[in-house]
Amino acid sequence: MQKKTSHAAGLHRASLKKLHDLDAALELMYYGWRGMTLSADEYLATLGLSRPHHRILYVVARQPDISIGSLIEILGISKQAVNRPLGLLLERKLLISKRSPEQHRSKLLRLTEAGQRIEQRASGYERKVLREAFDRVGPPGAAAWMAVMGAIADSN
Amino acid sequence: MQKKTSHAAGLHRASLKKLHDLDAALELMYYGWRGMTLSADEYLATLGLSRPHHRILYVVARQPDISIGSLIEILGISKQAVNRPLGLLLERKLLISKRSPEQHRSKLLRLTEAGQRIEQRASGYERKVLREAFDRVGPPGAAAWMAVMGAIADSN
DNA sequence: TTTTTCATGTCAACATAGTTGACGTTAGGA
DNA sequence: TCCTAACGTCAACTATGTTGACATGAAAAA
Repeated sequence: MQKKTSHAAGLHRASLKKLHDLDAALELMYYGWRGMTLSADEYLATLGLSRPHHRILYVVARQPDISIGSLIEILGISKQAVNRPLGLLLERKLLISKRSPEQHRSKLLRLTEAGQRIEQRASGYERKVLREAFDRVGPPGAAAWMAVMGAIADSN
Repeated sequence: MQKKTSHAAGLHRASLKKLHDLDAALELMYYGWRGMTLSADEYLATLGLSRPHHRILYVVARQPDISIGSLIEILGISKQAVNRPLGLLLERKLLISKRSPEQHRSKLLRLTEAGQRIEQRASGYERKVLREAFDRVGPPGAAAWMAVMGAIADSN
């Protein structure tokens, strides 16, 4: 049996020599992303679900009766990549797809109550992390964070 | 041929109904991460490399003569997962491993000049995105961003 | 009306990044 | 010396994504 290096050893944030003044910020982005998603991912894993499933649930929760095509556009992955996680969610009845009789061309997705519960809880873990961090710096800090992230997000 | 939905359709940030006040922040984290890594990933792809290769190069650049074991601990993935990308980097001579004659138990990793160039450039794309965002909000905003990200990163 | 076009969704094959398990080798402590 | 544990490698598997091929239904053009 392997003892110490077998499992994902805990993040180990810090301790790297900084070659540039922005290295610290760069690493913060990495560990921040991990920090936000960690507890949600652990919860999802207990249900046999993971990040892609959550992303689908998140979007459908906020846009009921969305078509698969629009879902794909928002997620930014190929329709084939959506297919398997989507299939699992349908099979587990966390969401349902109906075709409206007259718009037979696309399927409309909607969360079931079970799906809503899971989405709520998983996203709740992520929001909790954000809320605590925001509380620690106060509203001006939170606003600054949003401004920086907006600038980064729009940089492409 | 597929027309519109075949490739990763561009992010589409926004436009989702917000169910909670922190939903916007949550989405910003997602798109921020994408925004920061996008151009670096595109550059790496032209070389047949990707994110895991870059992470290895990044760490080794900042800790020359690191052992594989320590590398694993910092990256937070299993040693087996490191094995393949590491092998490619060695094969391409972007880094070299030497065993010191007396410490025969572990290999020491170090970047070659070619490896340094690629690491510089890839990380440079990421820093550029951060720098531009920081410039837009000024030093206090940047400091606030760092504070929030630090709190998030340490939340586990 | 018939034909063509195209968005839509599904299936199959493949690539990549991660996991666990098994194992050989080396170093160091009892 | 011998036993244990760290180190690293190889093989097999899972999951998330990719492209390609294709069936189907709606709508537009002929």
